[in-house]
Amino acid sequence: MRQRVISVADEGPSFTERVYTVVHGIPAGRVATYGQIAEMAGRPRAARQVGYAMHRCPANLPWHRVVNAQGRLSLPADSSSGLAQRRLLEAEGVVFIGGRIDLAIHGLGSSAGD
DNA sequence: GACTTGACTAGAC
DNA sequence: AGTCTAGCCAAGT
Repeated sequence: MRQRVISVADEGPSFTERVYTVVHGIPAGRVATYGQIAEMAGRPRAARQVGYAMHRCPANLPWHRVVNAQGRLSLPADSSSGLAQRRLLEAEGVVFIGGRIDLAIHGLGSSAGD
């Protein structure tokens, strides 16, 4: 019977949990898109779920390094979190051009910025 | 187990 | 460049 004995070890960390690990692995001064993170977490199409995971905003998680594919913050610019995110990114050396981030510079894999 | 929701993305208009 | 639609996936109810 392939009834798969349910065990905690078999369950493993949920996708969201893995997202936290990936996001936490983003070096300062760089940003990653939801799709990028989703892909690193093992679900290339679960970009939405990444945002959902960020919504939880767990402590010690550099959620501010997560931006959308356009290099812009997905949070409302007038929200406290939105302002905080931009402030944190600028504090890490991220440059905002026209209100958006150049993923070609700060995106993962980019040597620039180091 | 089906329905709803959401910090997404890419394509079309 | 801005807006709308469709596809996507996981978590919560």
